Amino acid sequence: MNEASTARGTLVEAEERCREEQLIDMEGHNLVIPEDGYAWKKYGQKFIKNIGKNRSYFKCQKTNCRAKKRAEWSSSDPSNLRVVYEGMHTHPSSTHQPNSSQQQASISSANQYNLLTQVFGPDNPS
DNA sequence: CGCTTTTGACCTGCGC
DNA sequence: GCGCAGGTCAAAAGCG
Repeated sequence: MNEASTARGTLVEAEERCREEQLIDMEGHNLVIPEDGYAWKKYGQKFIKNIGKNRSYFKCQKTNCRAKKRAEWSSSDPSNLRVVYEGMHTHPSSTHQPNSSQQQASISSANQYNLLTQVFGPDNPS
């Protein structure tokens, strides 16, 4: 079954692979987006009235990579950053880390994001 | 000179 | 049928 086809189909569907991460800037002043080791190109930014937050749209630079990333943060609290990964990378990370446990790092981030999600909440606590 | 980022406009989909 | 929201693409400007 066509792993390529499956991967591609899944890629198109994409959303099932959605991932969320939250990064709190230590300085609480600048908006910092977690480096995945991939090259992202910002292709748009819009204010989502529905959630009252800003949303930035990133696309993978790789032609073979149709992965997309969207980052949203509160207009009043840029520290609350929410990154959603859409699609899969068909190409290895350019900037691999010295640690071979990159996946573990992701898990750690996921764990942290989970905790933060509870604290900050996917929505604005208002 | 090349690449990246930012802003605006346009298009599509859904809801009323 | 019209309006609103969200999403994407294109062009231009700035920086490295």
